[in-house]
Amino acid sequence: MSDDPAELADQLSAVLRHLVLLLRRTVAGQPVTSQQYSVLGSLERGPRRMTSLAEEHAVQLPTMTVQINRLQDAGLVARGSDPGDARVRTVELTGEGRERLLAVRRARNAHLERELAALTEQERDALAIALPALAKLGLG
Amino acid sequence: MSDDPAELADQLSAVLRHLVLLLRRTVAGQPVTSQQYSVLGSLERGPRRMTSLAEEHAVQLPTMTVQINRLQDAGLVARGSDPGDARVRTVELTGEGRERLLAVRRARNAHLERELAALTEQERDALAIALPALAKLGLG
DNA sequence: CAACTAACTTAGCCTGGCTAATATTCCGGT
DNA sequence: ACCGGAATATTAGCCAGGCTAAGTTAGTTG
Repeated sequence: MSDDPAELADQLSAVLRHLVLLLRRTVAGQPVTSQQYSVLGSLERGPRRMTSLAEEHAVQLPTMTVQINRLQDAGLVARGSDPGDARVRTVELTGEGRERLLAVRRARNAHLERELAALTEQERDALAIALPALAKLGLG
Repeated sequence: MSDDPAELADQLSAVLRHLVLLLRRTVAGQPVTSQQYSVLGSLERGPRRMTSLAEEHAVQLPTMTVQINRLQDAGLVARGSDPGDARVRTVELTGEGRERLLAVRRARNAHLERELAALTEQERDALAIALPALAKLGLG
């Protein structure tokens, strides 16, 4: 248990690389991809504009356009217009989209919960304590 | 700070989604991609066979073939043959590949170290303690 | 030696990124 | 009133990186 940032960086980097793989395969075979699920989640509290979605997901606008196109083709979101500014397109969940979001969330959480349940209580505590620090990374 | 696995799952899932984004952009603009760096790292201790690399990186063989092709085109790895079994191809670092690996590792670690240095000592401790638990996730 | 199995590669498809180029629409200054 | 620049999106074309299916070559076994 060293305080050396270099060593910590090494270990953290290895663990995160592994978790990225895990997250990717966790959703394999589910009705929406990881990115699509993530975007649907952004729409849960109401309509959003394209730029806002692109920023939140740290993606260029054209990338978000393509994602939304696919979600729209799948009937999970609908495009609308801003009454005050004809340039902006709004995006919102359809009823089906909301259902799908909840279903996928249930499946994902059930999966993670199973893995967490396999840990000891001490390990879960350690994760809970470290979460805020983990969340802080990358904000600089 | 709840012990409820469901709540922990929710929060952890959100944080990890964010970190995935972070890792992706951290390597943007570097001379090798995240996957290539990862593969180069596997070769650090000597030649490996294709199947072994594919397994370690949780990827199908054809995917690894393509990765190695690119690394070979870039002059970072070289293919060889197993004297005992003509079916297997071995892969090893070239001198340039080893140099590149070390350079990228320095850059990546410097980046993560800067971020870790921005945390408090308590936060770094929390991360260090939670690392083993984090690493355990997804092994089931 | 024929048939099966193992190790790779090739081909073709998908998602998900990016930049550059193209509408549209809005806004500000003359 | 209008012209030019800024803002919002989309389209087109490229690349990385994943997958499956099919093909090739080499060992293994009955």
